[in-house]
Amino acid sequence: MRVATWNVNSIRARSGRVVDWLVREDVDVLAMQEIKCKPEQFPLEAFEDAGYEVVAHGLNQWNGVAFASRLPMTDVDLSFPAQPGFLKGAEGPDLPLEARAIGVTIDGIRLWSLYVPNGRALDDPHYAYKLDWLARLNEETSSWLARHPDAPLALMGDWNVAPTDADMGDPSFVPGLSTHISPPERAAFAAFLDTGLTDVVRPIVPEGYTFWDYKQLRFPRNEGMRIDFILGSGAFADLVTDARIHRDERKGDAPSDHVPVSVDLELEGGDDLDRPMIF
DNA sequence: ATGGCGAGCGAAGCTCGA
Repeated sequence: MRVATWNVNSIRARSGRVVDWLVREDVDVLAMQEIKCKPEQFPLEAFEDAGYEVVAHGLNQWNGVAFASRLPMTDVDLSFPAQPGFLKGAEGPDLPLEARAIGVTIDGIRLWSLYVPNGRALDDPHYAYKLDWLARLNEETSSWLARHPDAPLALMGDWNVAPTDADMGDPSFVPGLSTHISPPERAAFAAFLDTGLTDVVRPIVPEGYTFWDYKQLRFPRNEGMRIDFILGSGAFADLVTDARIHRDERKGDAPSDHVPVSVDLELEGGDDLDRPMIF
């Protein structure tokens, strides 16, 4: 089974490219971020004509997450427990949740498509929101894994954190002044590793960015950032046989500023749509 | 000094992203 994550930067502006890529790369499951639309605005037909079911969570033109899958999806969640909300100018609990998380179960594997808040600036309320969001997500993940210690689980998406210096190639991000590289953000990301998740792509693809800003020739100069990750539980990591960062998807007409990241899973027993029977 | 790009909304110029 091939599973991928992609911040598509508006699915309505990108449905052709995304579906073409799914078919061409024989992807079974795609976690999307920044669909930038409500479910009723999602270009369903293009996906269904290609053989994919879609579940989408979007409230307005901002954020929005979704899954497209060739396999049945169950247990759809549109937020994680204790997910923080945000409202401009407001503080405290019970703020409205943004459309930044969707969870599904596919073939016994628990998958999340996550769009971590950007943070904007170190002194912006969005920065505290980002750190809180990551801390709450990690608490929930830890709790879930305690209840399901042997379950395959993956947190996939746009984390808006460059965990190491090698993941930051954009010279406009300055240590001490910029988000994505601040010690608290990196600590919040590293905490997921302490919880028992691992970056299942990095061992297979040790180098490469997943995002390049549209501005200032960032892609031709390869001044990008690695901020899109697939973090898997032990049981998930054991299934991974390959991984890729699809850098070419930043090329050509009307690309997203992010590229897809995919992993291949070897499932026990009943896989597989595409593996030849060998006797 | 400072934007460049691209999207949504809505019909100009904001807001947002990273």
